[in-house]
Amino acid sequence: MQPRQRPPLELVQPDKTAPQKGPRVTSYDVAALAGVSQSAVSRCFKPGASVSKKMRARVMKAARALSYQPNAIARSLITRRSNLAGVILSDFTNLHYPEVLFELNQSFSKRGVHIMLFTLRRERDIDEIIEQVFQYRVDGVVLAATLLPRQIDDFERRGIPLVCFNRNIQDKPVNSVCCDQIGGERMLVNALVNAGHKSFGFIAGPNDSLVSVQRTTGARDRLRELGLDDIPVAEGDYSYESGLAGVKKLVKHKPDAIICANDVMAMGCMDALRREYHMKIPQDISVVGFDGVAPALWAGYDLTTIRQPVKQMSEAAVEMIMARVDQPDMPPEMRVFSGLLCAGASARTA
Amino acid sequence: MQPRQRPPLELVQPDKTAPQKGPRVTSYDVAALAGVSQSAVSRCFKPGASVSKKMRARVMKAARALSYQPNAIARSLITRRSNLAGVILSDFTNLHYPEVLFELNQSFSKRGVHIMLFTLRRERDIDEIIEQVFQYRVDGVVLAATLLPRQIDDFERRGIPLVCFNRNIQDKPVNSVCCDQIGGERMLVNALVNAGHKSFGFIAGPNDSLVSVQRTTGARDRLRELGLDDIPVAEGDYSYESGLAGVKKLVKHKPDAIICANDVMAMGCMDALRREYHMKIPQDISVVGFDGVAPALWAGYDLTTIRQPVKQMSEAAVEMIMARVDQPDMPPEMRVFSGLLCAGASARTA
DNA sequence: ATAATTATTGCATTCGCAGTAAATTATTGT
DNA sequence: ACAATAATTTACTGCGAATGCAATAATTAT
Repeated sequence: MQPRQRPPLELVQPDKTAPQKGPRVTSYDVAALAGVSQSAVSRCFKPGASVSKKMRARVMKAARALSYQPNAIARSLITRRSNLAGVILSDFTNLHYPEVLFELNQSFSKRGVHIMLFTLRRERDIDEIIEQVFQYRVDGVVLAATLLPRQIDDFERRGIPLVCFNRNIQDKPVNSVCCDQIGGERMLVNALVNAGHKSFGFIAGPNDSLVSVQRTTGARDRLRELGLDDIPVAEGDYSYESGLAGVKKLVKHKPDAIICANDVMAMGCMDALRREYHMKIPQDISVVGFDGVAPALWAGYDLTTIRQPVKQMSEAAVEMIMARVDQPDMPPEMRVFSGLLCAGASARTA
Repeated sequence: MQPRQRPPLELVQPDKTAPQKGPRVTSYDVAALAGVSQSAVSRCFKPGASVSKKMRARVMKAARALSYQPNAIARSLITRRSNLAGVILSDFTNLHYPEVLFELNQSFSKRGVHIMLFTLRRERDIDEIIEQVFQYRVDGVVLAATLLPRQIDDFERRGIPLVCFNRNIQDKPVNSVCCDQIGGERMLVNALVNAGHKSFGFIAGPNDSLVSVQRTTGARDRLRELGLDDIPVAEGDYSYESGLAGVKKLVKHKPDAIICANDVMAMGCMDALRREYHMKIPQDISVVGFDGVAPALWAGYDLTTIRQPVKQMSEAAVEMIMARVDQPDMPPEMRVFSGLLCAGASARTA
């Protein structure tokens, strides 16, 4: 019996380059094929570079022949621009955020910037997420989640433009794009009071959500000005279910109008009122929300709400980031957009 | 008169590093502070590397002092793994896709992979988008948009794992994760017919959408088997509005059940039936959808539909990609998940 | 204690492209 | 036609981290 014989090494590992995922075409390959230097290839892919027509044609032909695509990663390393923007979202179940994400993506991609998406499972994961964002050397970050002053400092220290979406930090200048929550709520309250509503109830968001606090106090303050006090509040979490639950807590106060901190809860609220309490909306009770998400505007709910100008807000956020990429010393800025009152059939309004 | 004198170079350009956005901390800086080599720093950040406890402690301390974060871009360049996955979506207004995106993100991030989001404004932008995806050297791509065989070849040639989400290409093997559209529709039809429905109507998606074709023919074939023929079809585009419009075209046929190719159209359909035709659902007419998006399951619609197991499908897609990153020669695979029949109050079912 | 191992660490190189200065070529003026 | 100038092109370096290999230190065996 022969001793175990190892086959020739070449057969043991036929491919030495383990991660051989297709031929890796680089600018050198293109240069070789076109018979020019690598830098020429590089310049052909840089818009506005000084390249003769002949050269460009030759290079592009070679590039096409090899299906060459410049490596954005390598480019980022040297240019120090990743053309990547981080978008950090916490609450994906709130239908509002997909809309924001979509619009942000539109605005960024117009400028050749791509989105890296980060979602927070729990709010306290934010530190970990921020680390990851930094590791990818994104050019900027749009954040729709609560942030601590310390974290803002991190962004500043690293010189990464940050724009908060509908959030603010107290006592800390930071770029932000917001919808005028208070103004919006005042519009809603005015419309409701003018139509004769007398007894109100709130379904708020979480107490640690600044947006919710602003919306709730915005409405409360206006009601107070109009002589209405001590409005009962049910705390929710922006979800449909918490809208349902909120109604349970509020019905005993016999409100004739319920103001919800967002549309999704308002829809839950409407469904509970109709199904469980057999109330007619808006005859027996009015419901208003905030955001203007698509399903809320459909005939089924036809919610009276404040529609956030998501498109403009997203565009503004992107503008602010890009401006600060080019000009890192721009001071923090806050841009507040007014929402649009959408009077639907969910509330009697004047 | 003296000749023009250039001031010392140092004063002309006080900061040589023009895009000075914060101090750029590299592994060399950390190495210097810790008094070790750069490679040591690198190894400290690589899990499972051979580093002594002492060394790790020293390096980590220095890293913390400088708030050093390894540069994922540089790492990607040399490791040839970007830990980036491309997700290409075409139809963001369909509420189903944000759910998919969210779940994909969950699954990817569990594996340390981040999502780059690409959305198609028009379906024909896909070529351009694919180029961009390639430029970033993503490790894999999940695609929920129609694709041509040629484009599949591109992925193959470059060795980039691709998984199609709810799409297939005829005559071309490709990785895909699908919900069993046909099986789902058959379940719906069976339930409707068993409950005594006799006259049907379809609101389909676009004719060039394979998903729509599968769903519509799935339902149609089953109806035929049960002796029901010539079902009127209204072509829609998956939007709420097209659900509304579809009803207009179908009412003249007096259907007692409308089968919609997705939930969003089904909700439009329900709203049109109720508001414009004052029909009672499900007493006068039944409506069923497909997808199982959140608002469709709320009490307001309580739609009878097939819920796609989005979580499992996303997890499967991610698994398939990661498997092929490690093992590029894995053959294409198709994974088909059954949907879950959710019997709501929008349809009389047996 | 000394050789033989084994565990750590450092050196040098590489990833793919962009920018810089120097070299080359094309264009223009006279 | 020839210098002067402008337009291209090239060679070379470096972005920041990972890694094979050699050097060294720490352990273990003998």
